[in-house]
Amino acid sequence: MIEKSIEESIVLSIFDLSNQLKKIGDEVYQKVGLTTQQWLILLHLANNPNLPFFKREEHKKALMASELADSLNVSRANITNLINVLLEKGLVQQFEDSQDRRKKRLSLTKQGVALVEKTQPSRFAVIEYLMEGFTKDEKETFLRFLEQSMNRIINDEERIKSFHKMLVGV
Amino acid sequence: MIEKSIEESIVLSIFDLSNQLKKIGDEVYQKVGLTTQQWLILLHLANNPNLPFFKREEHKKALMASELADSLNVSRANITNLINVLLEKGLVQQFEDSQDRRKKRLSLTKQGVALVEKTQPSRFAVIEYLMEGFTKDEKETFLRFLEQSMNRIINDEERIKSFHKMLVGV
DNA sequence: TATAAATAGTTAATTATATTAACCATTTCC
DNA sequence: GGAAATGGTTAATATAATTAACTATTTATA
Repeated sequence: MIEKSIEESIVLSIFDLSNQLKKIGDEVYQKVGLTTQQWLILLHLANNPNLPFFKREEHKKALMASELADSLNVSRANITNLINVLLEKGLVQQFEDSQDRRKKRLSLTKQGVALVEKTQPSRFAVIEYLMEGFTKDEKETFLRFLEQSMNRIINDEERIKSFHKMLVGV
Repeated sequence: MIEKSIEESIVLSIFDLSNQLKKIGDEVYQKVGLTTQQWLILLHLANNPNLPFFKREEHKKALMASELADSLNVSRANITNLINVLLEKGLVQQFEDSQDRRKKRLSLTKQGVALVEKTQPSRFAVIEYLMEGFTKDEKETFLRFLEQSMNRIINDEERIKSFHKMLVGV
C-alpha cells in the first residue's frame, strides 16, 4: 500500500493538468492549423514575459532556432520543422544575423503579431477562470514553488537522476 | 507587448515543469525498458492514492484498460499496446471479470509489486527535494489550486473551448 | 423477448511528433 | 592555421499516438 502524500499528489496533478491543457490547446489551435508547440513558439517570438525562458535569462536580440530548442527542450531539427510550418503560413519571418552568419534570427510577421494579439483576451480569460478564487499571495507562492522545482531540476539534474541509481539492473 | 501576468506565468511554468519531469522520467525508466506512461499504469495498478484518478472516483475492483484510458486521457487502443509490454515483462497480469465477460481486470504481479516498492523511496526523495522549503499549508493550497483547475477543465470543457470561438476563420 | 445500442478489448493502418546522424557553413579557441 | 564548437538543415528512422473496423458481450428498449 502506497501512503498518501501531498507532495506526490501535487506532482501527479501537475502532470495531469499539463496533459489536459495540452489536449485543449491542440484542439483549439488546430483550427488555425497549429499545434500547441507551434503556438508556444509564437509566444516566444512575441516576447511573452510570462514564459519561464525569459525569466531565466534576458534576451535583447531576436531569438534563433537553437534558443527555442533549449526552451522547449527538444532537438534543433524538430524546431526547424515546426518553424517551417510557421514560415509557410506567413506568421514568422527569418533573417540572417549581421554579426554571425551562422545564425538566423526569427520574428513574427504582421500577421503573426495580429494572431497573437487577437487571441490574447481569450487565453487570459481561460487562465483567469482556472485559478479564480485564489489570492494574489497564494498565486505568488505557487509560482515560486514552480520556479524552485524547475531550478532544481535544471541545476541538479544529475543529482535527481542519481536518486534512481537503484533502478539499474532490476 | 504582452503584459506580465502571474496567472499566465503559472500555467506556462506548469507546462514547462511537467515536460521536464516527463523527460527525466523517460530517461530513468528507460533503464527498465519502460516509458513514463507505462510507469503511470503501474502506479494505477498499485492503487496509488495520490493519483488524481483515485481522488475523482473510488474504485473497489481491479482496474480495466478502459479506465486507464480515461485516466491517462488516451485511446483504448493505445492502452492495449502499453499493457502488452507490461504483460511481456511479467509486471502485470490480466484476468477476466466473472460478472461481465467483456471486461479484463488488471493487477500487478509479484514482480510488479516488487518493482514499485523498490523504487518508492527514490521517487519520494526526488519529489520531497523539489518542494523542500514550503510549508504544509502552502502545499495544501497548491493542491487545491491544481484540483480546482482540473475540475473546471473537466466539467466546463466546452465553456473553455468556447472562449476561443474567435479563432475560427483566422 | 428480439433487436438495437452501448461497452470492452483488439488489430491493422495511419498520422503526428519527435529523434539521431550526417553534413555544410561559419565562428571561436588555442 | 587547424581543431573544436555552434547553428541550421536534411534524410532516415523511431515512438507514441490515433482512427476505423471488427468481435464478443451486455444492457436497454420497444
